[in-house]
Amino acid sequence: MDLRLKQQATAITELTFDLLRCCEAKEKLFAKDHGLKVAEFRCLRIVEAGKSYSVQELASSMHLSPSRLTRIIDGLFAEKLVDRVQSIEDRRFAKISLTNKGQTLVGKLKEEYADLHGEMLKDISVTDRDKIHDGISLMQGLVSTWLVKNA
Amino acid sequence: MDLRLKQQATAITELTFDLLRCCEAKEKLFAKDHGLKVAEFRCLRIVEAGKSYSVQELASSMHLSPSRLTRIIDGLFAEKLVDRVQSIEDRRFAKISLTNKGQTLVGKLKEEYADLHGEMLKDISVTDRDKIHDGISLMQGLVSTWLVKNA
DNA sequence: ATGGTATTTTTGCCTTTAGCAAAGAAAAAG
DNA sequence: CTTTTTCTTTGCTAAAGGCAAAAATACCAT
Repeated sequence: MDLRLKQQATAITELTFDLLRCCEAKEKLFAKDHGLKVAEFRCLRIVEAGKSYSVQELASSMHLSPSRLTRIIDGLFAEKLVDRVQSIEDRRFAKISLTNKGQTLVGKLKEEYADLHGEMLKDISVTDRDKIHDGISLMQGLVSTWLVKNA
Repeated sequence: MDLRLKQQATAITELTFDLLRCCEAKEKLFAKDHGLKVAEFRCLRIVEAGKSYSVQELASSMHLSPSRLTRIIDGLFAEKLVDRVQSIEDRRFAKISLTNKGQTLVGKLKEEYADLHGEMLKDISVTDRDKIHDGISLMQGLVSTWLVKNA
């Protein structure tokens, strides 16, 4: 095995690990500040206004089990942030979508979460921001592909 | 607020979010394959052979509470992967260090976890690997700094 | 010395996160 | 019209994690 690859892999392993810990802490703080459980925030973050989703769709895009999603949706439903209706075409499917209240909240959430990142990024150069974007984008693609093959 | 910054922040927010989900799934798989709980793997991953750590040190570098660390260490201790002795200079402190068995395991763990990343990285160019390295390194620094100020 | 305060870790208790396996409900296949 | 498959939910359990109080020790005053 290529020595250079090994060195790079080791360094990236370490960095990714540290980044992960920090980002989890960041998410936890943000969710708490907005009165949400982390799982709820993560779920709301991926649903777009106007669209509707099956439990499965949400589960797989969050890398969680369907049963876990049922509970998360229970919570959001109880807070009237999402609607849950049976699909008419195939009544096995649930159609999960944002309520008006949910849409308002999600809009605010996305806005403020992006602002939080804007705050972190504001003192570095546009070039460095692009480096972050490109690096993370590449890595995300790799891990995502790896997961599909190995999970 | 700068429009360019806002766009970049939004994109990076999204990418980081996705990367986080994927990396968590990756860690979970890896830990499971090695018969470890995720928390145990995460803890072992940061202790170096020969060094000793207080509960606090481990807690803060893992962004967890000391009480949580006590439990994680309980588990590792039960499996004879770490030693836990009272510090002689200040007997309030615990000194956590790897046993021989622990050192062997951690060595293997680090090696294999780096190999896993090597596997992901092997088909892209050296330049792209450097981009990943630099991007994640920058981001890690930013989030880390942000956390210190805001937590 | 000794009583009070601060620090470090542990313990008890609770919440949150998560999955598995079985049950329910509906569609599709035979 | 039964059997099989698919999607979601429910019951149960485990893992992850924090808070507050307790326990043990160190550090200070006086």
